[in-house]
Amino acid sequence: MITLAEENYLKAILATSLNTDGKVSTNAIADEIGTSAASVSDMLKKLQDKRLVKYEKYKGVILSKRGTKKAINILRKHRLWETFLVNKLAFGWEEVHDVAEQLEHIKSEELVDRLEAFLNHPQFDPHGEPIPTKNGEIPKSNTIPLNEIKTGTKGNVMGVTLDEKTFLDYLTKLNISIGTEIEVLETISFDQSLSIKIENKKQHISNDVAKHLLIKTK
Amino acid sequence: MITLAEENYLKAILATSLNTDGKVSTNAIADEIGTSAASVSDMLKKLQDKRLVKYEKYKGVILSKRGTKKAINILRKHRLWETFLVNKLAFGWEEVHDVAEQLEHIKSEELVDRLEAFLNHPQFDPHGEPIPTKNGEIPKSNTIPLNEIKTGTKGNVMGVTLDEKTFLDYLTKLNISIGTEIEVLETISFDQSLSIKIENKKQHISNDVAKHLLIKTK
DNA sequence: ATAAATTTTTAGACACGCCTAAACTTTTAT
DNA sequence: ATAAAAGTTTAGGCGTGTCTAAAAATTTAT
Repeated sequence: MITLAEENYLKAILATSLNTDGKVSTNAIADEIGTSAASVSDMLKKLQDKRLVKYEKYKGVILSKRGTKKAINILRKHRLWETFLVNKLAFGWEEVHDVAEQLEHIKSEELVDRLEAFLNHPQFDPHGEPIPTKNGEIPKSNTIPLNEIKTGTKGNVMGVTLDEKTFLDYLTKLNISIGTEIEVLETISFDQSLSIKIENKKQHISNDVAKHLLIKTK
Repeated sequence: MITLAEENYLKAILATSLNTDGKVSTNAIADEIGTSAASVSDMLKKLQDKRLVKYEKYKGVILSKRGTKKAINILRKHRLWETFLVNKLAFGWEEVHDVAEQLEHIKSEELVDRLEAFLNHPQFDPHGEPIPTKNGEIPKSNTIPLNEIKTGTKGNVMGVTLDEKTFLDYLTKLNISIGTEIEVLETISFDQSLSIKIENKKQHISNDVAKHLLIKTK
């Protein structure tokens, strides 16, 4: 049996490895989870014993095949629940993260299957992030981060890659949501910040914001 | 903060006290939860410290006002989730208990409120049991257990008071579900078992089964 | 190449929730 | 009324997951 804490570690390792690619460091996991490096070390040994990760002391960790499968399944549940909360219970996209974080640990394959059907097999969650399928495939979406598109081009926001209330609240303030059309007017070479146009209004955002916005150009 | 184990104890104390009325014994709780009497003793001390129960060594325990409120709220969540699972996800009434037992511990008042609205403020769950309101009132239903109605009278099953798969499966086999009309033909004084008629078919059930069937007579 | 800084692991401790075995209360029976 | 039975609590221990402080390994800088 896999415990709640273990599930959270697997999820954190997956999330971190998606950002960095390759082996994940103890500190990176500690940051992601909000715990001490010592606790992470302890847990990595346990996950190793259960063959959920491949771990070498001082060398970092990666998910095993089994671990990846488990982690992706948790992600799948998280995103299905977020979709339920927004589409069926009318929560705002900035409100659902914490509750989904609890719901993702409910154990019942039947439940997840039925929930998915009830939601009409969505491919993307309310933040535009792909919902892994039952067999662990992650839908691709042909999008690129806003900070990587050419100056002068237009595109639509298809998703965000950060699920944090402060970030999503800021987007709302900027009038950005899924579907919003954005044109990149200028990139400031000093700090890579961007001048953009939304509904004929010029605005200015940092590179840090831009890199979490997924754009589909026309 | 109240832990998951504590919530389960409160629920168990409430359930036990509804059956027996008055103080609840350590063993009764141990049976309900499926743990040892020693563990119950430990936990009762902790619940006492948190003012969730009134407990005297060797004398039994009752829920405090705060404890009652918490326990009823868990029951409310359990029954709302069961309603969701049956009405929205098309689970059978005998399949939902275990999953609801997990879902009842999700912490979010907002979620419960919205779920209730989404389900159209149901008063009874799929087993006919009353769903406590937000302020802790438990709807009454004007029903009596089948083993207490007079021989020769007819009535309809409005609910069951036992949420166990084996019991519910047996009812299905007997062709009993919510709404079913039952006539009591005879009560055997030896063992209090009952001859009943359902859809013109004579059947025989034990008193133990009859007492868990809530009937509304015409 | 070696010292300093950073990262990671180990050691020891603690709260939680559970267990068994033994001791203690209360209830029941003679 | 007292002994036996039943019920309950205490004592001591265990696994999980966390922490801080100290030790060890690795990386970075001079």
